Amino acid sequence: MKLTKATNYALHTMMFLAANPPNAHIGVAKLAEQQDVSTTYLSKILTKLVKSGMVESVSGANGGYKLKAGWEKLSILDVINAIEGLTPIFEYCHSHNPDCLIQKAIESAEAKLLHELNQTLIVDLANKMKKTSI
Amino acid sequence: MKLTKATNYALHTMMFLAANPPNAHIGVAKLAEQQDVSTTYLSKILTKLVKSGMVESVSGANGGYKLKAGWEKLSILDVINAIEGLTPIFEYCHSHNPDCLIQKAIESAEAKLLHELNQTLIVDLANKMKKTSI
DNA sequence: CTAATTGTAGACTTAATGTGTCTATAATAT
DNA sequence: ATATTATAGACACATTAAGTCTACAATTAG
Repeated sequence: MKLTKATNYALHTMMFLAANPPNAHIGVAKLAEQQDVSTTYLSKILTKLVKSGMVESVSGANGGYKLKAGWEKLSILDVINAIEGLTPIFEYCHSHNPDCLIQKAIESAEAKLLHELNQTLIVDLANKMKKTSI
Repeated sequence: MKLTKATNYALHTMMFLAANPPNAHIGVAKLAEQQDVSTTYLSKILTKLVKSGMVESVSGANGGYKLKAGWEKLSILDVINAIEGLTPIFEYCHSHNPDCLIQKAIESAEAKLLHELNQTLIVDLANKMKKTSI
């Protein structure tokens, strides 16, 4: 697990899409403006979300992005993995000694982290946000 | 929390020192050889361990490093923090919105990770390793 | 059909940082 | 004194995140 600014943009983008009326498309220009990031950079991130099957895109006038059916099951971890890929936080022992106890201890702790992030659903956060702000 | 190769070297160094007879000093040359890393680079890491109060150093012939009294209470997290400092894995919202729910969810998950790493003591791993290898 | 709108793709640049080297200096034992 | 060992800091290299730019494909409006 790894976290970069790109994932931050991705997570907030998912929130904005979840807050939008379903079946309404929203363009990258608006999404970028809300997050104070360039449209070109956010485009690359959105394309990853599309390719991972979480978001749908439509070209042309009045096109844009919307969440794909079934998105209510998506967790924070799903979004992170879509952007960053599956990268362990600690991977320096594998070549030297695959049974390294340090490695195992850290992997076990990381598993707890992943479990937590996988239980936090986008839809739950989005619902909470409706009562406050993003 | 962040993890780099430097922390990997630090953790393994702590293990080697723990495996050594107490009150015996071991030089950076030997520690570096065991981990296949340069002495100069490992020196910098050892200096951080000394400054954080986990390790003692003695200059001169037959000098070297040994664990400082009380080391049995040290956890994996203590070593990580000594090398990396206290760095949250996610810190992109603070300026924009300190109440960001995404931020809070990730911080909460990270807390679980830190708790686990703080409960894993160096001495426990070292004892286990005596029965296997490092 | 044409033109405007919107997403996709990829090369490229820049900035930050982890990793490591090199040299000089300080401290200690023989 | 001299050899040994740790400390300090400047320096260089490699990787990668972050962001820009340009060209192209897809779709809608008129």
